[in-house]
Amino acid sequence: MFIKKFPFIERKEKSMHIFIRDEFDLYKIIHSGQCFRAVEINDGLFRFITGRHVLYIRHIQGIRYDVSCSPYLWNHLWKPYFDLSENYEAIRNSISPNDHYLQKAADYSRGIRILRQDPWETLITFIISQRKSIPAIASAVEKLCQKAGEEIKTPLEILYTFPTPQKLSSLSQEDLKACSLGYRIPYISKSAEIIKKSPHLLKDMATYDDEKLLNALMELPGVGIKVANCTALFGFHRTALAPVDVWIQRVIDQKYEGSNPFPTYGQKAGIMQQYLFYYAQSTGMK
DNA sequence: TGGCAGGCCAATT
DNA sequence: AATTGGCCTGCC
Repeated sequence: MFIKKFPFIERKEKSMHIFIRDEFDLYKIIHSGQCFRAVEINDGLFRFITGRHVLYIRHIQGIRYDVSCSPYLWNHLWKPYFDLSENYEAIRNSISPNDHYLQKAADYSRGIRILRQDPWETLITFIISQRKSIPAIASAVEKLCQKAGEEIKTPLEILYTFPTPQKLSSLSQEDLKACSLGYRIPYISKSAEIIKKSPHLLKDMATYDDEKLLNALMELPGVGIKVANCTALFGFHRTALAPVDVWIQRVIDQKYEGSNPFPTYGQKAGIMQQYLFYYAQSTGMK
Protein backbone atom coordinates (compact mmCIF):
# COMPACT_ATOMS: atom_id res chain seq x y z
CA MET A 1 0.00 0.00 0.00
CA PHE A 2 1.40 3.30 -1.09
CA ILE A 3 0.44 5.27 2.03
CA LYS A 4 2.41 2.94 4.29
CA LYS A 5 5.45 2.89 2.09
CA PHE A 6 5.52 6.62 1.46
CA PRO A 7 3.88 8.28 4.45
CA PHE A 8 5.63 11.61 3.92
CA ILE A 9 3.77 12.35 0.74
CA GLU A 10 0.50 12.12 2.63
CA ARG A 11 1.64 14.56 5.31
CA LYS A 12 0.70 18.16 4.82
CA GLU A 13 4.02 19.65 5.86
CA LYS A 14 6.01 17.56 3.44
CA SER A 15 3.79 17.37 0.43
CA MET A 16 1.66 19.69 -1.53
CA HIS A 17 -1.21 19.50 -3.91
CA ILE A 18 -0.69 21.39 -7.15
CA PHE A 19 -2.40 21.93 -10.48
CA ILE A 20 -0.83 21.62 -13.90
CA ARG A 21 -3.14 22.81 -16.64
CA ASP A 22 -1.00 22.32 -19.71
CA GLU A 23 -0.29 18.89 -21.16
CA PHE A 24 2.12 17.02 -18.90
CA ASP A 25 2.93 13.30 -18.93
CA LEU A 26 5.47 12.03 -16.41
CA TYR A 27 5.87 8.61 -18.01
CA LYS A 28 6.57 10.07 -21.44
CA ILE A 29 8.95 12.67 -20.01
CA ILE A 30 11.20 10.12 -18.32
CA HIS A 31 11.13 7.88 -21.41
CA SER A 32 11.80 10.62 -23.91
CA GLY A 33 15.54 10.06 -23.71
CA GLN A 34 16.48 13.59 -22.67
CA CYS A 35 17.23 12.72 -19.04
CA PHE A 36 18.83 9.62 -17.54
CA ARG A 37 18.30 9.85 -13.78
CA ALA A 38 14.54 10.35 -13.50
CA VAL A 39 12.61 7.17 -12.68
CA GLU A 40 9.23 5.78 -11.75
CA ILE A 41 10.18 4.34 -8.35
CA ASN A 42 6.80 2.88 -7.61
CA ASP A 43 3.52 2.60 -9.46
CA GLY A 44 2.66 6.16 -10.40
CA LEU A 45 5.30 7.78 -8.19
CA PHE A 46 8.09 9.53 -10.10
CA ARG A 47 11.41 10.90 -8.87
CA PHE A 48 13.44 13.70 -10.44
CA ILE A 49 16.81 15.08 -9.34
CA THR A 50 18.42 18.38 -10.17
CA GLY A 51 21.40 19.73 -8.25
CA ARG A 52 20.85 18.79 -4.60
CA HIS A 53 17.08 18.83 -5.02
CA VAL A 54 14.89 15.74 -5.28
CA LEU A 55 11.25 15.80 -6.30
CA TYR A 56 8.73 13.02 -5.80
CA ILE A 57 5.64 13.64 -7.87
CA ARG A 58 2.43 11.74 -8.44
CA HIS A 59 -0.40 12.35 -10.85
CA ILE A 60 -3.69 12.23 -8.96
CA GLN A 61 -6.35 12.97 -11.55
CA GLY A 62 -6.98 15.50 -14.28
CA ILE A 63 -4.88 18.57 -13.54
CA ARG A 64 -4.12 17.49 -9.94
CA TYR A 65 -0.69 16.32 -8.76
CA ASP A 66 1.04 15.74 -5.42
CA VAL A 67 4.61 16.96 -5.08
CA SER A 68 7.09 16.48 -2.22
CA CYS A 69 8.46 20.02 -2.18
CA SER A 70 7.58 23.40 -0.72
CA PRO A 71 5.48 25.90 -2.64
CA TYR A 72 8.57 28.06 -3.01
CA LEU A 73 10.63 25.32 -4.63
CA TRP A 74 7.75 24.27 -6.82
CA ASN A 75 7.33 27.79 -8.17
CA HIS A 76 10.97 28.76 -8.44
CA LEU A 77 12.74 25.51 -9.23
CA TRP A 78 10.46 22.76 -10.50
CA LYS A 79 8.03 24.79 -12.61
CA PRO A 80 10.91 26.21 -14.61
CA TYR A 81 12.54 22.74 -14.68
CA PHE A 82 9.45 21.28 -16.35
CA ASP A 83 9.14 24.32 -18.61
CA LEU A 84 5.63 24.91 -17.30
CA SER A 85 5.47 28.54 -18.40
CA GLU A 86 5.42 27.34 -21.99
CA ASN A 87 2.12 26.35 -23.60
CA TYR A 88 2.79 23.00 -25.29
CA GLU A 89 -0.80 22.51 -26.30
CA ALA A 90 -0.58 25.67 -28.38
CA ILE A 91 2.72 24.48 -29.83
CA ARG A 92 1.17 21.17 -30.94
CA ASN A 93 -1.81 23.00 -32.37
CA SER A 94 0.52 25.13 -34.46
CA ILE A 95 1.74 22.10 -36.41
CA SER A 96 0.95 22.33 -40.10
CA PRO A 97 -1.95 20.04 -41.13
CA ASN A 98 0.15 19.08 -44.15
CA ASP A 99 2.80 17.53 -41.93
CA HIS A 100 0.90 14.30 -41.30
CA TYR A 101 3.71 12.35 -39.73
CA LEU A 102 4.55 15.09 -37.23
CA GLN A 103 0.86 15.49 -36.42
CA LYS A 104 0.66 11.82 -35.57
CA ALA A 105 3.95 11.85 -33.66
CA ALA A 106 3.01 14.91 -31.60
CA ASP A 107 -0.41 13.52 -30.81
CA TYR A 108 1.16 10.27 -29.63
CA SER A 109 3.83 12.14 -27.64
CA ARG A 110 1.43 14.63 -26.09
CA GLY A 111 2.69 15.57 -22.61
CA ILE A 112 6.41 15.49 -23.27
CA ARG A 113 8.25 18.63 -22.20
CA ILE A 114 11.77 19.87 -22.75
CA LEU A 115 13.31 19.87 -19.27
CA ARG A 116 15.68 22.62 -18.19
CA GLN A 117 18.54 20.46 -17.00
CA ASP A 118 21.90 21.52 -15.63
CA PRO A 119 24.31 22.29 -18.51
CA TRP A 120 27.29 20.55 -16.91
CA GLU A 121 25.40 17.35 -16.15
CA THR A 122 23.81 17.40 -19.59
CA LEU A 123 27.19 17.80 -21.27
CA ILE A 124 28.76 14.83 -19.50
CA THR A 125 25.76 12.53 -19.75
CA PHE A 126 25.52 13.07 -23.49
CA ILE A 127 29.24 12.45 -23.93
CA ILE A 128 28.58 9.16 -22.15
CA SER A 129 25.55 8.45 -24.34
CA GLN A 130 27.43 7.84 -27.57
CA ARG A 131 27.21 4.25 -28.81
CA LYS A 132 25.25 3.22 -25.73
CA SER A 133 21.68 2.06 -25.23
CA ILE A 134 19.51 4.15 -22.93
CA PRO A 135 19.59 1.61 -20.05
CA ALA A 136 23.37 1.42 -20.36
CA ILE A 137 23.61 5.23 -20.21
CA ALA A 138 21.41 5.38 -17.13
CA SER A 139 23.44 2.68 -15.42
CA ALA A 140 26.79 4.38 -16.14
CA VAL A 141 25.53 7.78 -14.97
CA GLU A 142 24.17 6.25 -11.78
CA LYS A 143 27.50 4.54 -11.03
CA LEU A 144 29.31 7.81 -11.58
CA CYS A 145 27.02 9.63 -9.14
CA GLN A 146 27.41 6.92 -6.51
CA LYS A 147 31.16 7.03 -6.82
CA ALA A 148 31.74 10.77 -6.98
CA GLY A 149 28.52 12.57 -6.06
CA GLU A 150 27.53 13.97 -2.68
CA GLU A 151 24.99 12.17 -0.57
CA ILE A 152 21.40 13.41 -0.51
CA LYS A 153 19.09 11.99 2.13
CA THR A 154 15.38 11.97 1.44
CA PRO A 155 12.68 10.44 3.64
CA LEU A 156 12.68 7.48 1.27
CA GLU A 157 16.23 6.80 0.23
CA ILE A 158 19.80 7.96 -0.08
CA LEU A 159 20.73 9.46 -3.43
CA TYR A 160 23.77 11.18 -4.90
CA THR A 161 24.29 14.44 -6.72
CA PHE A 162 25.91 14.53 -10.11
CA PRO A 163 29.68 14.98 -9.56
CA THR A 164 31.20 18.46 -9.90
CA PRO A 165 33.89 19.19 -12.52
CA GLN A 166 36.47 19.30 -9.70
CA LYS A 167 35.48 15.91 -8.38
CA LEU A 168 35.12 14.33 -11.79
CA SER A 169 38.51 15.51 -13.05
CA SER A 170 40.16 14.17 -9.90
CA LEU A 171 38.86 10.62 -10.34
CA SER A 172 41.42 7.93 -11.14
CA GLN A 173 41.31 5.87 -14.32
CA GLU A 174 40.37 2.94 -12.15
CA ASP A 175 37.41 4.76 -10.66
CA LEU A 176 36.21 5.80 -14.08
CA LYS A 177 36.66 2.29 -15.46
CA ALA A 178 34.38 1.01 -12.73
CA CYS A 179 31.62 3.21 -14.14
CA SER A 180 31.48 1.38 -17.50
CA LEU A 181 32.51 4.46 -19.44
CA GLY A 182 34.77 2.54 -21.83
CA TYR A 183 36.60 4.54 -24.47
CA ARG A 184 34.80 7.72 -23.36
CA ILE A 185 36.99 7.98 -20.24
CA PRO A 186 39.57 10.34 -21.78
CA TYR A 187 36.76 12.47 -23.27
CA ILE A 188 35.17 12.85 -19.86
CA SER A 189 38.38 13.50 -17.89
CA LYS A 190 39.64 16.02 -20.41
CA SER A 191 36.32 17.84 -20.70
CA ALA A 192 36.01 17.94 -16.92
CA GLU A 193 39.53 19.33 -16.68
CA ILE A 194 38.72 22.09 -19.16
CA ILE A 195 35.52 23.08 -17.36
CA LYS A 196 37.33 23.00 -14.00
CA LYS A 197 40.03 25.32 -15.33
CA SER A 198 37.47 27.71 -16.84
CA PRO A 199 34.78 27.97 -14.18
CA HIS A 200 32.88 30.63 -16.14
CA LEU A 201 32.89 28.84 -19.46
CA LEU A 202 29.45 27.22 -19.17
CA LYS A 203 27.90 30.44 -17.84
CA ASP A 204 29.48 32.37 -20.69
CA MET A 205 28.17 29.83 -23.18
CA ALA A 206 24.65 30.61 -21.98
CA THR A 207 25.05 34.08 -23.49
CA TYR A 208 26.21 32.81 -26.91
CA ASP A 209 23.87 32.56 -29.88
CA ASP A 210 23.02 29.03 -31.01
CA GLU A 211 25.73 28.70 -33.62
CA LYS A 212 28.48 30.03 -31.38
CA LEU A 213 27.29 27.77 -28.57
CA LEU A 214 27.46 24.67 -30.77
CA ASN A 215 30.96 25.58 -31.94
CA ALA A 216 32.13 26.21 -28.37
CA LEU A 217 30.72 22.87 -27.21
CA MET A 218 32.39 21.04 -30.09
CA GLU A 219 35.77 22.33 -28.90
CA LEU A 220 35.43 19.87 -26.02
CA PRO A 221 36.82 16.36 -26.49
CA GLY A 222 34.14 13.78 -27.16
CA VAL A 223 31.64 16.41 -28.28
CA GLY A 224 30.63 16.22 -31.93
CA ILE A 225 27.62 17.70 -33.68
CA LYS A 226 25.06 15.38 -32.10
CA VAL A 227 26.24 15.67 -28.49
CA ALA A 228 26.60 19.45 -28.94
CA ASN A 229 23.00 19.73 -30.14
CA CYS A 230 21.70 17.58 -27.27
CA THR A 231 23.63 19.64 -24.71
CA ALA A 232 22.39 22.89 -26.23
CA LEU A 233 18.76 21.73 -26.38
CA PHE A 234 18.48 19.95 -23.02
CA GLY A 235 21.09 21.88 -21.01
CA PHE A 236 20.71 25.38 -22.45
CA HIS A 237 17.09 25.12 -23.60
CA ARG A 238 17.91 26.03 -27.19
CA THR A 239 14.64 24.87 -28.66
CA ALA A 240 15.51 25.96 -32.19
CA LEU A 241 18.06 23.12 -32.31
CA ALA A 242 17.11 19.58 -33.28
CA PRO A 243 19.72 16.87 -32.63
CA VAL A 244 19.89 14.35 -35.47
CA ASP A 245 20.68 10.88 -34.14
CA VAL A 246 20.16 7.54 -35.85
CA TRP A 247 16.44 7.54 -35.03
CA ILE A 248 15.82 11.02 -36.36
CA GLN A 249 17.91 10.21 -39.42
CA ARG A 250 15.61 7.24 -40.11
CA VAL A 251 12.60 9.55 -39.79
CA ILE A 252 14.15 12.04 -42.19
CA ASP A 253 15.03 9.30 -44.68
CA GLN A 254 11.79 7.32 -44.48
CA LYS A 255 9.14 9.96 -43.74
CA TYR A 256 10.57 13.19 -45.16
CA GLU A 257 12.20 11.81 -48.30
CA GLY A 258 15.65 12.62 -47.02
CA SER A 259 15.09 16.33 -46.53
CA ASN A 260 15.47 17.65 -42.99
CA PRO A 261 12.16 19.25 -41.92
CA PHE A 262 13.45 20.98 -38.80
CA PRO A 263 14.41 24.36 -40.30
CA THR A 264 10.71 24.95 -41.03
CA TYR A 265 9.82 24.49 -37.35
CA GLY A 266 11.86 27.54 -36.27
CA GLN A 267 12.14 28.08 -32.51
CA LYS A 268 10.07 24.95 -31.86
CA ALA A 269 12.29 22.54 -33.81
CA GLY A 270 13.74 20.97 -30.64
CA ILE A 271 10.27 20.22 -29.29
CA MET A 272 9.18 18.68 -32.60
CA GLN A 273 12.38 16.63 -32.55
CA GLN A 274 11.36 15.17 -29.20
CA TYR A 275 7.91 14.27 -30.53
CA LEU A 276 9.41 12.59 -33.58
CA PHE A 277 12.10 10.80 -31.56
CA TYR A 278 9.69 9.42 -28.98
CA TYR A 279 7.22 8.30 -31.64
CA ALA A 280 9.88 6.71 -33.84
CA GLN A 281 11.33 4.82 -30.87
CA SER A 282 7.94 3.70 -29.58
CA THR A 283 6.88 2.40 -32.96
CA GLY A 284 10.21 0.60 -33.35
CA MET A 285 11.03 2.23 -36.67
CA LYS A 286 13.94 0.52 -38.33
C1' DT B 1 25.98 -16.00 -28.41
C1' DG B 2 27.24 -12.34 -30.57
C1' DG B 3 25.79 -8.16 -32.53
C1' DC B 4 24.44 -3.85 -31.65
C1' DA B 5 23.85 0.66 -29.20
C1' DG B 6 20.71 8.13 -29.51
C1' DG B 7 28.90 9.06 -32.09
C1' DC B 8 33.49 10.78 -32.24
C1' DC B 9 37.93 10.93 -34.08
C1' DA B 10 41.75 10.10 -36.98
C1' DA B 11 43.39 7.97 -41.04
C1' DT B 12 42.63 7.50 -45.70
C1' DT B 13 40.94 8.74 -50.25
C1' DA C 1 35.73 17.46 -48.55
C1' DA C 2 33.90 13.12 -47.94
C1' DT C 3 34.24 8.34 -46.37
C1' DT C 4 35.46 4.65 -43.26
C1' DG C 5 37.25 1.75 -39.53
C1' DG C 6 38.02 1.35 -34.66
C1' DC C 7 36.61 1.97 -30.20
C1' DC C 8 34.80 0.05 -24.48
C1' DT C 9 31.24 -2.58 -22.66
C1' DG C 10 26.51 -3.68 -21.09
C1' DC C 11 22.20 -5.31 -22.81
C1' DC C 12 18.71 -7.90 -25.50
